[in-house]
Amino acid sequence: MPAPAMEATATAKRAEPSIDKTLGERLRARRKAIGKTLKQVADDASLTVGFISQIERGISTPSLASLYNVAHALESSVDHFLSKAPARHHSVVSHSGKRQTYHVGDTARFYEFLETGFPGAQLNACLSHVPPGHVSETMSHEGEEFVYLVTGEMRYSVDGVEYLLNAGDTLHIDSRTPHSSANVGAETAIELWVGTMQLFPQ
Amino acid sequence: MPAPAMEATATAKRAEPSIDKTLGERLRARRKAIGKTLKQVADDASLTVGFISQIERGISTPSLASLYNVAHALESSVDHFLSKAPARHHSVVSHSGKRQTYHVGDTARFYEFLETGFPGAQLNACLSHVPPGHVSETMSHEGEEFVYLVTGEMRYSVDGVEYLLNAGDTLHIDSRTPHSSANVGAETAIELWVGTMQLFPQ
DNA sequence: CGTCAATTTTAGCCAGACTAAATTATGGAC
DNA sequence: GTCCATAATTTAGTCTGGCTAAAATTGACG
Repeated sequence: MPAPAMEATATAKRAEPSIDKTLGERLRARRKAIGKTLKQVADDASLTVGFISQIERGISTPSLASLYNVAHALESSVDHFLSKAPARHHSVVSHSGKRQTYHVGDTARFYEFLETGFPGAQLNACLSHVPPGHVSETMSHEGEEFVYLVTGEMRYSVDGVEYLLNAGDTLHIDSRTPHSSANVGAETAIELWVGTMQLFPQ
Repeated sequence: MPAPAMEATATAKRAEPSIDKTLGERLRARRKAIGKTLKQVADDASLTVGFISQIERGISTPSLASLYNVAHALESSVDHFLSKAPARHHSVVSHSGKRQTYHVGDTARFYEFLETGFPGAQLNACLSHVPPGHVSETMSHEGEEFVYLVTGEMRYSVDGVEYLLNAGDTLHIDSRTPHSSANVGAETAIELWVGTMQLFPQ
């Protein structure tokens, strides 16, 4: 079937421009951040000045091997340049009591929103206040998450397995596994959530 | 100078085998995890069965564009397959009071070690107990970190800027910026640390 | 055994990964 | 302003590896 193959090529080509442009911009930003010239990076990566220049301007795409070398020359790692980049308000420090709160769905459960500390951050965090008896829906999505139970008593169901957590306990899961939570205590529970996927898409 | 260029090519070639082998293994593992055949992934990625097979076995290397398509066909993302993969003991839940503790350097400061919840996790966490007056060295390294101050009062210096945190406050920084911390309170402080780089290399 | 689907192997094309060299742009000294 | 050195971009071209189509092999099942 030559027709699908032709279409495949077209698809692959279409994906390239935006990938290259973003990748190139990030590589240049990083190079400038560490104060290296094109020549220095090229020498360290064992590639030519011209090629690095073209990569940065999205004109050429490096192979994976070359990208590894460039990332290393930039004192970084490949995944750092290929991750999704949220761009929004940032605050290094977030003080208790002075945070924006959000109600999503249930009015009794609310979240303290913790802004990311710097552009390009991969971690996102929030403090979740869960009233007694509250049960969440079962979720499954990309990323991973870490939960520290600040106060209260919660039960977490992960891929059918149940875990009971008390204050000071932690939970760390691959978010792709179906998971849900329930406040099984008598008081409002507070959980600190830190994860790798974006919160509040707005 | 043709001699350096020749050497450059040799370097680039040497980097390939190990990259491809690891990448291919991860791609195959993911494909099996979601129960897709080579053909299904190939169709979804608009590539051929033979090529996917060769990628998985480290015989061929995809271009970035093709890798994006494959990752998407695997319902995942590129950086997920290119990140550093620690492999060790795992525990979804970590209970307070039943954790291994570590003393690194200072004997008065110790850490509660929180195991990662699953293989391939990118997040690492620990609880740090910092005695009054304790001052850390200034550090700078790859990754990013999120700190939640559980108890006490700490001052954090980040790239020359100082931040005072009380219980319940948070800090989120790019670990490459020079940073240090000091317990400026009268009691032992406990900080929860969640980061993207590996702890305790052992 | 035969059948069929899944995977691997083989042989080959050609475009893009990357080069060397020329040209242009930039910044600093005078 | 000119001059010079360095940094960056452009150009023209090579060649190899990204990727294909098709054949062969493997594995599962009745």
